[in-house]
This record gives sequence, C-alpha cells and structure tokens, in this order.
Amino acid sequence: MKRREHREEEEEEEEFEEEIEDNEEKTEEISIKAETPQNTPPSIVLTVTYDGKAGRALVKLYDPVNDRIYFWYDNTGHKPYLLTNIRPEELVSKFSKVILHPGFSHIEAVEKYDPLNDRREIFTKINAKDPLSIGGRADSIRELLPKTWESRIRYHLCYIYDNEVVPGMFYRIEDGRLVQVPVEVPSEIEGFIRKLYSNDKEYLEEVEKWIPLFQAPVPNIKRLSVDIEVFTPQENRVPNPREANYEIIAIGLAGSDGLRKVLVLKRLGMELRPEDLDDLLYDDIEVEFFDSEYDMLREFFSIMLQYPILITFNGDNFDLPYIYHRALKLGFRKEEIPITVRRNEASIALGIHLDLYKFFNIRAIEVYAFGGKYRGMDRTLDTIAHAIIGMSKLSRDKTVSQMSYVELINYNFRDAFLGLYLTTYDDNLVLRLILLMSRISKTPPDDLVRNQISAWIRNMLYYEHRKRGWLIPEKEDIIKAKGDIATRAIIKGKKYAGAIVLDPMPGIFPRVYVLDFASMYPSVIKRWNISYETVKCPNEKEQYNKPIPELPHWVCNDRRGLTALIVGLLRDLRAYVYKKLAKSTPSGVLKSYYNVVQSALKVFINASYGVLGADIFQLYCPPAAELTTALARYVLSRTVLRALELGLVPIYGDTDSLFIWNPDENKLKELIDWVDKEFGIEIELDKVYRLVAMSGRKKNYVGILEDGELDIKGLVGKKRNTPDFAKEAFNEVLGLLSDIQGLEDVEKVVEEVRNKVRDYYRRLQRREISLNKLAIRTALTKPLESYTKNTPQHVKAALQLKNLGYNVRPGDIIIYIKTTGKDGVKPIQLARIDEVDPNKYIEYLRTSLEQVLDAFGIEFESIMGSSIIDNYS
DNA sequence: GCGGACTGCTTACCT
DNA sequence: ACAGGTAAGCAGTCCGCG
Repeated sequence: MKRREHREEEEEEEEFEEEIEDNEEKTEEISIKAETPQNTPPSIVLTVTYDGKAGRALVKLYDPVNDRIYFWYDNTGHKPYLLTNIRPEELVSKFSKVILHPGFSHIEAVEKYDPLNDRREIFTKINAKDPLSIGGRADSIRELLPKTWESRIRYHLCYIYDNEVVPGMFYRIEDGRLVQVPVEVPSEIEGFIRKLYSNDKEYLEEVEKWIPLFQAPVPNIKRLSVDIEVFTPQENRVPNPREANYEIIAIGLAGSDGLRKVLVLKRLGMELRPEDLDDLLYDDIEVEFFDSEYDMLREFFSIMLQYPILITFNGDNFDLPYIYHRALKLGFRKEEIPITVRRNEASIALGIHLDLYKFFNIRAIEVYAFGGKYRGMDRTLDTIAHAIIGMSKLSRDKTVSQMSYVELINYNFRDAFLGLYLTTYDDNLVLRLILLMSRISKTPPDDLVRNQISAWIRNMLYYEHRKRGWLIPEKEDIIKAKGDIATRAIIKGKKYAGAIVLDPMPGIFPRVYVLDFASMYPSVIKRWNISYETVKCPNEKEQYNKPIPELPHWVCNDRRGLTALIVGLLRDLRAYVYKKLAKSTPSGVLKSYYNVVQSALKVFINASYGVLGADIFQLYCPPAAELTTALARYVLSRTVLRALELGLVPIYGDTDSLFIWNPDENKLKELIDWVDKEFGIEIELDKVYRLVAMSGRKKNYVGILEDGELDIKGLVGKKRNTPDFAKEAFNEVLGLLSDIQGLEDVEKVVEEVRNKVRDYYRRLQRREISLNKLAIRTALTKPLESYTKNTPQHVKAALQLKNLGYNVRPGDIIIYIKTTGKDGVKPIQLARIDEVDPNKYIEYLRTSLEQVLDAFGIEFESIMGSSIIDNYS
C-alpha cells in the first residue's frame, strides 16, 4: 500500500485540471490559429504546450522581423511516458491492465544512469497516447504500477527536456523540422572562456552550451498591455469575474508598437462634448466608442490577436476571466473567444499572456532582481509602478462607474500604460530578464512568471538530467538515501544549523574595511562538489572523504556533482564574464544588456543553496544544504583566526562578511591571498566605512561610507513598524552624533541629545505629537482567525476594525495607536489623541535611541535622568 | 492577587 | 512561496509569597 502526501495530491489535481482542459479542446473547433509553414525565418520560441485536439506538443514561435506568429506541431512522434523497473514480460503477465489501458501506446527498454545509486540500469519506458493516461486520473497508468519514475513531469516540460527546445531561443522551421538557429559568440568571450577553463575539460564543454543562451539576441517582442474597467453598482466591491454580471465600460490598450487606444462603451445619460477631449492625459490617445458591448469585445479580440505577448496586471484572476465570461454572457461562442481560463491562470490563443502581478510577487525577483525596492508594501499596480518606475496610477475620488468619459479614459489608459511601461523601461529590462531567465531555466515565459524559483531551478536541472541520459530521481528516494541531518538549528522549528554571526565589539570604529566572500554558498557548493548525488554517495571508499570534522557527511570525489557543476558555471559566468563586461562596456543598450544578464544569473545563483534545503524542491537534499552552511561557517571562522594571527582586528562578521578595524593594507592583502590559497574561494574588499558605530547587538550597526552615505542596518529606528516620531527622533540624534569629530565634542553633543530627548518627552506628555506620527504599522500575515496561540496588538486592533464592518485580510497593514484603554490599542481610525499612552511611546523612544547611543557608550538613563521626572511628572 | 521570570508567538530585519 | 539567525515586543503561564 502506498500512502501519498497531501501536497502530492494537490499537484495531481492541478495536472488533472490542465489535461482536462486540453481534452475539452478536442471537441471544439479552434477558429483562431496561426499558420504552420514548412519553412520560416528565425523565430523565437514563445512557449510549448500540449494541444489536446492535435494530440501532440505545440511550439508557439514568433518572428520579430516580419511580425508573424507560427505554430509548429511535433512531428517526431514524441509521446507522454513514464519509467518503471517492471520488465516488459512481467508487465504482460502481472500488469496486463497497463497494456490494456485505453491510453497505452507502446513500450521500449531504455538504459539510464541512476545518479543516486551511481550505476546504469535498464528501465521500461511506457509510452501513452496522451498525458492524462500517464497521470492525473484515478485510473492513469502510473496508478497501476508499484513504482514509477518521471511520471509527474508535466508533458510540455517533458517535451522541452527531451527535444532540447529552449524557450526564448531562436529556432526556424526547415522542411517541417524545428531547428535551432546557430548563435555567434564574440571571439573575445570565446577566448576568455577557453583560458578560464583551460585545465578543466568538463567545465569547458559545459560552458560552450551555455554561452549561446546569453549571446543570442533578445528581441524587443511586440506586446500589448490591457486593462479593463467594469461598472460596479456598489462602491468598494470588486466584481466577480466568474459571474461577470456587470458591463465592461472601457478597455485600455497600450502597445509597444505605439498603440494608445481606449475602447469605450456608450452609456445612457452620458455624453462627450468635443472640447472634453482637450482634457485627455495624452493627446494621442485614440478613443473608440461602441454602442454595444458585444462589438467592443469583438474589436478587442481582433486587436489582441495581432500581438504575440499580452501583458496584464492581475489578468489571470481578473481581466481575462472577466472578459471571457462576459463574452459568453453576451453570446460569443467558446471557440470565438481567444482566451482560455483555468483555475488560476488565463492563457491566450495565439501568443502568451504574462501577468505582471504574478511576476512581481515572485520572492526571488523581488529580492534579487529589484533589491527589495517594493518589499513590505502591498502589491498593487500603484505601489509597484511607483517603486520601480516612479509613476503612479491616476488618483481618483470616485468609482470608475461615476467617472465622466474623459476621466474614465484617462484612468483606464494610465493603468494599461503602466503595465506596458513596467516591461519597457530601462531598455526593456523586465522583458529581457524574463526571456533570459526562461532560457536559463528552460521554462516558457508564461510558466516562468507564474512559478517560484524552486520550479525554475527544478526545470533547469531536470533538463540537464535528460540531456545526459540520467534518471530523474524521485524526491522520496533522495530522502530515503540521504535524509539524516547531523546538526541542530538554533531556531526552533528549523531543520539544520545555518550561518554564523560573530559577536560584535561595541563602540565607534574609524576606518573599517568590510571583506566579503563573493557568493559564499554557491562558491562552497562548487568548491566542495556539493550536489544531491555526491553528498553521502553510495560508494564505500568515499566515506573517508569528509571535508570537515564537524559533520559526518562525505562527498564523492570521483565524479562531478551536477548541482556543483551548473551552479559553479553560472557563478563563474556572472563573476568573470558578464559583470566584467557590464563594467567595461560604455553606457548604452549593450551595457544595460550585460547588466540584465548578470542580474538574471544572480537570481539563480543566490537561490541555488536555498532550494537544497527547501522541502518543496524536487531535488531537496537536507545533508547537502547543511554541509553547505557548515563549510561556510568553517571558512569564516578559520578566516577570523587567520586575521588575528596576522595582527588584524576583526570586530564583526555575519555569514559571509568580515569587518576589520583600521587594517594594515598589506596584511589585508595577505589575508585575501591566504583565503584564496587555503580554500580556493574568493574574498574581496566590499566596502570601506569611514566610521562604524556598533551597538553591540548582532545585525545592528550604522556605518558611514567614504562618500558620507549612511548604512543603517537592523536598527529599530529604521524598521517599518516603528512610529514615525521615533524614527524622526532617531534620525535627529544620529545627525547630532555624526557631528562628533573628536573626544572634546562628546560632552557638547550629549547635551544636545539630552535636550532633544527631553523635548520629545515633553511633547509626548503634553499630547502634542499627532496620531499619525504615533501610529504603528504592522502587517497582518495570516487570516484573523488563524491567530490562535495569542492575540498580538495589531490583531487586537484589526479585530476592532472587523467589528466595525471593515474587511481585514492577510497582507493588510494595520495602523494602530497604543492607548490607555482596555485593549491597550486602538486602530487609528478610532483613536483620539487624549487616549494615547505616553509611557508606551517613551519605551519606543528608548529602544530606538539606545541602539545608537550604546555605540557611543552613552547611557539612555543618563540622558533621561531623574531631572525629567522632576520637571514634568 | 500580584509581580517577576520565563517561554513562546509574531514581525521585521540581516546575510 | 529558496535557507537560517537575531532583535524586539507582547501574550500567556508558572511560581513564590505567611
């Protein structure tokens, strides 16, 4: 008996749904189709899907020069399949149900290298007529067998891996075959790579396959951004897209080809005078009025079909399903609507649909590609556009239903325009990033924007497995073979020990050099050959090859780990090729292109360690993850000891950084060389602080860079949920303290700080500080009813709001005031200034200031002193 | 019945 | 929703105390 985990069942459901939709298409006439010629010019692969009607894989291509979309249907006879270790003869005798399954096609014997067991084995490959016969139904073939491999890979991805169709790369149809277009690699890059890997044949061979992915042109693909406005009878109610009960009153369209258009529905009692058009936001917006909503949608569909990429913001869950269901309501037949709606995504008939809301919500994109620019904010078009391109939605003081035509047109067009602009700014950065990451991960762009990084890295590595003829292991087999963890995490609930943080020396330190191990974890993974198949490999003799005494894990030495190879290669390409090229190329499109390449690489490199320790990752391998962090701790600790030996003074370090106070530059260089020689990984000078104020707490300091810029790390005075008045006080005190030049200034400045603090104290007591500045802004991370262990203050405030009829949801920022009343808090909407509890705010003042005063050896108490109490209480 | 010590939960941050 | 480590505030519990 086999018990399956809950998650797996969910996966199956999704798969099931996908294939069902595909099957439905069998009964439909698809009237909207691209041509399938025998020969085409070079065209970019937009996506690969399974076409249920044709019963084969479909590759969607776009020729940017002639602006044509092509469909290429598989003609190699590729079929959905799975692998089993049941022999063909046994299959016939004991598992005849498989052979008799209506979807069964044929079987073959295939030899695969099994990386987990380090041996070659023969498997039986069972081919089926359609993906659903493999898996996704209760009676699919994989359910009839005790053990299968590779049966949970979605078919279109399986097709990509087997046929090496790289999404985002150029192919052409030649005599009906799909052929990749060769890529020219500049001789400087070719030469540099040869030199870099002159004594490593394996890397050299591998890198030759990767370089074209970055050197092939990334065209500016024509695209259309769309946004709809729907009539809403009630305020603050978002219409339900599945019901689509209300009229679509406007459709805003912004194309990368310059299209600026708004389709508007004529409504009773509303008119547009010619002079109103003078108020248009952009005078070249083309406005088209429609008497019937049906005609308006028809016009929209015909425009939409001219673009290979459709851009929306939340189009998966609103605009496209709304249009689809509204069109059905208005009498369109299913096959006349070039949109397919699934539970959580919407796709289009000819090209691909990219929902930017999903894309910007990908954690790895937020953190690594945009440096956390919109971190902690709500994820509306307005905030994201404002944070990234500095442009906001048009503000409105009424609902779209109440707007005049011209207001509606302006508002609607701006939204569509923002969607487009988010993909065009900075030489089409976002589009290029998506296409490059598609190439790296072998994930079609429309899949890429809807999945998190663990799926991208999985696809990337699965592709490499298939290319090498490797068996793709099942997750539970990796766990069974390597599951045991040898370390314990400091944090309760975590699986294994992570980074090391050195105890900081408190005080003020002039001239601090910060050394940084450049991409520490990826470097460790490369240097120590870490991969799921090499860590704790089955080869007995390797068991003596333990890299560090702290852990019992050994690493295979006689074969290259796949993860180590790929991660190492991407790391090298970023560090030695594309970062350098980005730096040396004069400003212009090429420079910005190299920057996009190195950012795309960064996303993968930085997440490569994390996925090893994430149980949702298909190649999850806890010992590989804990060996990585253990080695990083080892490298950092040994480096600290060496620094001390050299007479250097390390004052702090965290994970991969080392702060050295006032170093002798020769000694510093000696240390850097030693690290390189001892560990074979690079440590570099990251930055120099003119001055660092260390509070004595970990992850908590202020540094002044040479250009005077402030680096404030972890201090309460900087945190998002600190009340503004405390942030202000913190900044003002920081300003005063930064004036200290020498010892002689200290007393004077301390006096100024004292006055400042007393002033705040007095204003708090006298309730002179506005509610807005006292407000605490804390995010609700889960539904209210999920706070069962305790009731934090922001939840108390949220509950009060809920009682008043507010709709409070996860992700909402609750703004509240600490009061003297029963709960001790009130949402700002309900609070009055005379209810404020000043004592609670004094504590805020204390913690935010203490962290910076501690560095100067100044006691907060000595500032507040008894005098305040005497004077004001 | 109350306050202090303690643990655990929650959020926001750092690398 | 790729990882673990740290700071801080508060909620809730236990314990001692004539």
